[in-house]
Amino acid sequence: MNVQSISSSARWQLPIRQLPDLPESDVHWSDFQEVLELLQFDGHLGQTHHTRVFQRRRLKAGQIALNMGQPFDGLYVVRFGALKTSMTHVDGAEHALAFPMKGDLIGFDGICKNRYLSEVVALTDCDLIKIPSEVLFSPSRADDDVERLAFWAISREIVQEQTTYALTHSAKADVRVARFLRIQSERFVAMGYSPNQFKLPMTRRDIGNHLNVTLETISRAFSALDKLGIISVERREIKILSLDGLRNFER
Amino acid sequence: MNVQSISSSARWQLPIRQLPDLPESDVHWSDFQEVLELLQFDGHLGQTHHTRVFQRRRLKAGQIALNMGQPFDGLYVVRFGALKTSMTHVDGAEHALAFPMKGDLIGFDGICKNRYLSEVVALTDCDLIKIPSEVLFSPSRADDDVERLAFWAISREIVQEQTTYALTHSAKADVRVARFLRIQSERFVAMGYSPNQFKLPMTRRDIGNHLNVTLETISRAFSALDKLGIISVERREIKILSLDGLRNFER
DNA sequence: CGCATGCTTGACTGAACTCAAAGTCCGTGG
DNA sequence: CCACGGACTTTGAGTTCAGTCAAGCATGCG
Repeated sequence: MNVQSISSSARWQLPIRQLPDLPESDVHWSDFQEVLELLQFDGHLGQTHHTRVFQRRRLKAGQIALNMGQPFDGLYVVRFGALKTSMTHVDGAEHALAFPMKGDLIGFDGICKNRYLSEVVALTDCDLIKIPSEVLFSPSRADDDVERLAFWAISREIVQEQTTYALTHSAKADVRVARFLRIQSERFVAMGYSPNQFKLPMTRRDIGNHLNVTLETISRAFSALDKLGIISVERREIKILSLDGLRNFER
Repeated sequence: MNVQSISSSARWQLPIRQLPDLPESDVHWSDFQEVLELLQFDGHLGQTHHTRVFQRRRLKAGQIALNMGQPFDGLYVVRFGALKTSMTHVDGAEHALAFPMKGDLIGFDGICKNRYLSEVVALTDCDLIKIPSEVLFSPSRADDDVERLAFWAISREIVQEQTTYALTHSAKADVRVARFLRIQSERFVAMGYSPNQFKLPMTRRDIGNHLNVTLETISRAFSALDKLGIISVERREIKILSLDGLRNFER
């Protein structure tokens, strides 16, 4: 097996898992409208007025948002921060499925079997909005729009998943890295940030586990793209000097 | 780029695409109960009596079920036969996402953007059951159960997708092939067939595009597993001689 | 200040890709 | 019905790319 793919943060996350919940006074709420905006929903809904509010959940960097196998209790929308969803194999090898950020949906793999099938860990401090399963599967007509929204969001996540799935296919390692950076850039744009400069929230090892290459290969690919003048790398701080160069490199 | 990954059947599929629909007399229907059984739905639904029926669609081997980019018009459940869903990149490289068979759902990547994002082609003669988008998004309360069922089935497909996604990660080529065969075996069991003997509906190239290795590597891995006495390969006819041996080989 | 984690780079090795050739199966048309 | 051709498969030989092992530096936290 691949020793390197063992979760880099497994050791120091353990004590943090037992962190107590925040005190009552720190509980905040988000309304339906904010969820719509976060998800950038562009479809059509039945009702015009929504009174439903959703509880938020704040996480510190390194904290586990959802454990693998834990009973399904709802979907979460990222309000801010970055996370990592991953599956750990029996042999300890980790597979990083995605890196959810603002506006992304979390927990949708838990609906089918009524337990979450992947682990979700906060890479930075995070704020999540919880859409509880009671609301999701409510018999009340008032919650139909919530269900429909979730339906739409899940389909969107599937597409996202397929895109990143394709990312790791049929290409040399440095091409995968170039694609990864391009997609990261596009995601930052979608969140309203700069496409040309951003800070990666994940380690080289995480990226490697995501693209199915080793962390050394990621590092070398970054250095190579830097030498070509396409990007500038300073630890996790990435500047894209030529987006066209990056795109050309992808084939 | 990888010339080998160009769809092997691209040439002779073209004329078949224009096949006319079957005559009216050949149109058949399936009721809600049959769909439930095919999907092996084990959740809870509100209503007890369903009158909704769904039109079937028959395909010949090689025919395209759904084109990439085509407007979304519904979900499909496989009644019998085997298909391949794939995405073709700009450079002509094909990525085989999945091989849907009896009881699997097709077309769920089309909901988000209202057009299908992958191509689906029949590998054998097929029979599909169509759940039209009108029913899926019907404002009628009578169709709530259809929507709920689709919701559940999509979540199941996500899990399936993540499983096969993990399949291609962090393992040597022959281990991937062993995993692939084990999963195929399990799927045949779920469909009520033998776990130890089955005929693969797809080519070596298709498997390669799915596992992200070349067709030669697939062929060599099959030969290696055959030599080890774990399986017996005769073209597409697979006999699993030792399921334990196959499992042990996976690590 | 010290240590753990993360990152970079180099040298070597091995697994998978590429190219090539030959055999097998199957559908089609004569 | 049989012959042909194309697609599919197998196997071999050489090459390349990424993994492995190792060493050293940077960073940030306690």
